[in-house]
Amino acid sequence: MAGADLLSGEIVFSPDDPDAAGHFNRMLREFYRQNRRPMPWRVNLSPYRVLVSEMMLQQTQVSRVTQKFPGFIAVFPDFQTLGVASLEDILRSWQGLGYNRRAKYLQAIARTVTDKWNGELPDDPAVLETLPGIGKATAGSIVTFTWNYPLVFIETNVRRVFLYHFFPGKDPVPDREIYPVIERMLDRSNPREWYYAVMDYGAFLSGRVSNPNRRSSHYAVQSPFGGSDRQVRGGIIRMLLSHGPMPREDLVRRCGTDETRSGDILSRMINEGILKDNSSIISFVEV
DNA sequence: ATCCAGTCCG
DNA sequence: CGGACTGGAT
Repeated sequence: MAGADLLSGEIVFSPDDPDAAGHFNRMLREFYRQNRRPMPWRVNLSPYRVLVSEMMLQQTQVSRVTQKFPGFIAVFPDFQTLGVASLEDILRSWQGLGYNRRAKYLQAIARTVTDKWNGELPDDPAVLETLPGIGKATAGSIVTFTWNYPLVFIETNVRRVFLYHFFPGKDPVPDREIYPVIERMLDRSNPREWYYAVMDYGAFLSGRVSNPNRRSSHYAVQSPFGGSDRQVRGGIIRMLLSHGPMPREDLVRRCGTDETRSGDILSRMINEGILKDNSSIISFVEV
């Protein structure tokens, strides 16, 4: 079934229909056969590569991660290398992905894996969730994609597909109602490929139908980027990466916003452990 | 304007 | 629970 055929009319599946799983998965398989998206982290599967890709993919488009992932892996090929790298070097390779805290988390995770777990990433999602920057969705993704275990997790593409086909018109829908439906539909013979397919289909749906995720209980509109604290933070990171350590005064003045505000933002970044202040010289944290 | 393989903090 | 966190493509 070509992608366009899927949109000729909204196909509604009833979660209670005993044949729903068969029908849904037949449709999904046919879509996937013709529309699968090749991605660097779907080949050469290793716990490290999957972890890095999943951290990068949080709130970040596939197209952007596709551009950054190979270079990052080339510079930091394994847990060991990433663990001993400086945050500055990691952020340099991270630039353009945004949400810099994730890079900090990733470094902390690499250190835990090498220092405490003998270089092995656990295959237990509950253990993974104790790591910084890893919640339910990322833990489920990592374990399913690395080890092909049949876990149930929800991220934006999965949510979109299930809202579209199983909860048409219902508003709002909490994830708690979606989990059992996924549980019933999940192809336990190959969960990895099944999630690949659902996610590719969800991405395909994006933009072609009015976003079903707006009917999720967990949907929130985000504030505009222009003029936001996030934009100022991005500027600070960029400035420090190009100039090296800078006096606090200079940095705050060159943020392009009033100095009280930029000072507050800077303090927050220091609190988060991204930057440090040594007698009013601002730089990235070390070791 | 909208939204992207979410998580954390208060 | 609400809000913060990135930056770019469309």
